[in-house]
Amino acid sequence: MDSPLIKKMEQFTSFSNEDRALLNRLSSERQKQYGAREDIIREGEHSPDIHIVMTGLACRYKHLEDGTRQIMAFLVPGDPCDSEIFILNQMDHTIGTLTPSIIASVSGEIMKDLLLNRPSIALAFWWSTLQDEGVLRERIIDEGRRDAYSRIAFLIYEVFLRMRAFGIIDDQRFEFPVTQTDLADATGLTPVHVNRMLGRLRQQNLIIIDGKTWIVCDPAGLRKAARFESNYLHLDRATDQPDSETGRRLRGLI
Amino acid sequence: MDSPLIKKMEQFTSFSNEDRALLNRLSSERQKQYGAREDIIREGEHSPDIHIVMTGLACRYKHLEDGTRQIMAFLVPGDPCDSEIFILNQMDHTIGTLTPSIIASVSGEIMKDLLLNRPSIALAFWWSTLQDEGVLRERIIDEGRRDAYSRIAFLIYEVFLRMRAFGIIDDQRFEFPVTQTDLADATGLTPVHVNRMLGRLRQQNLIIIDGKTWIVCDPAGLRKAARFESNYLHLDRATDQPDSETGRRLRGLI
DNA sequence: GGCTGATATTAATCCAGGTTAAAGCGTGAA
DNA sequence: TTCACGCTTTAACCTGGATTAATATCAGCC
Repeated sequence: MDSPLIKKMEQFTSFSNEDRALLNRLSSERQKQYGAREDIIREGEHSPDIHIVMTGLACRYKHLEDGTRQIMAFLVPGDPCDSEIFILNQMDHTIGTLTPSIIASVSGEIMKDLLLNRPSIALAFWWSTLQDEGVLRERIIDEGRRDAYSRIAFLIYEVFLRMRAFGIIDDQRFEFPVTQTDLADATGLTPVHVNRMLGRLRQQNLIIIDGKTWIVCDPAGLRKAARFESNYLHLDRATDQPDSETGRRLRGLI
Repeated sequence: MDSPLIKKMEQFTSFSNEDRALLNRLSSERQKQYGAREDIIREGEHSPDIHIVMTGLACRYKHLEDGTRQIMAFLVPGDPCDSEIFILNQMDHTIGTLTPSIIASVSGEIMKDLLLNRPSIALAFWWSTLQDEGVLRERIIDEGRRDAYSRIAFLIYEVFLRMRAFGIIDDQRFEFPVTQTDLADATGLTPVHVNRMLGRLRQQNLIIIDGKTWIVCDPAGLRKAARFESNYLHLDRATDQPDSETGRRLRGLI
């Protein structure tokens, strides 16, 4: 069974058996179970290891002086949390779990060595980093130009899509155990207004929220509400290949 | 005379003479003069080359369906515009100049080769990419949690700092020939409101705008208005070294 | 069962920033 | 010198989302 890391990276590339075995071994050697809402690495800290989400849901966030919190990205299985740490001296934000999660640790020294000496692994991490950048840029547009309604719709659609791309889900139903306060922290809105917008999305029959289970009943409608355009995810290599797994999973969604 | 690219990268690392000569040669071989407000590479396009700003001022932006524009980052001399292009198939945003600029082209194939085979160059580009990511994350916080006044102050302070770090300027005066509409596109505000906020910053004697020349008369005050924290720029390696050029230039500012 | 604390919902009020429009100002072309 | 065009400034008014607060719902626990 391949590690989530490999499943993620293979959206973009394909590894030799040797690389695959290496990455599988590295990401399974040291794993740790975290509870919900625990920090994995904090702003200002350095770590000799990099961390990768294996199961669960985590996020990048920052606490501001005024007590508010900004969630900058959600991390799903396969996502590296802090591949910057082997280069930069310290984290400029915190990584924390939202739900109980299993997180793998890989030595930064080993990572660095792989990135400098294993071209196909280096390329995969470059792609992942550049995709992250694309997601960040899209979020800037999101906050700068979309209204609250589209913003919430966008966030839900993006998480839905990434879970589909990764193969965590195969239909329209997924576990997304976040509070409305979390969504507010991620969108820059207030919890009260998030609630109003979720109400509207439900009223339009775009989504159903049943506790921690979310259902996107009308993906096309949600996508429209979100004003979603997909090229920033750079999944084209995956979806262009007619026989690709990821392509099949995302058919009609991007 | 070192290429701006090297000056930028040496904020983080130091190159061997051989690497330095190589980068100098590559970035001087093919240069092109652009006028103000010309596109260098557009969303959706692919290019065999990557581009680097040598002089002038450029930005990353995206035009949205509704006719608005979002500027996602300003690019100053030394900044690579599109190091993603040698990995990703197409740009997910446009790069364009704001002022007349000289842009260098470097073959993507050569870049790729350097990144996979020259560790110190690869590390420098990793650092640059990760710094860009930090800047993007900071902008998300900016838009999510700062009010219009801080946002404008922040933008000005960041550009000021990057120009100082790079050595384009040595005092408080810099050329920043953008219109208030550009600033609105960069902050997600309206031009009218940008104007109001600039008025306030002037009233507080934090800045003076004299045509295309901007003067930060009170860096500490502007920094405070911006609620600026600097760790996301990851200039610590540069500023920690007591004899560093960059350190000297940024003394008291970060 | 009833108690407690966290979350979701709803409503009433307020304000930062948007919208629209009109008036200044500067520069360069004719 | 005048005109035209693009940018800046100011003012009047409006609205999306914030704020505050009260109420409802639910899960875990005694």
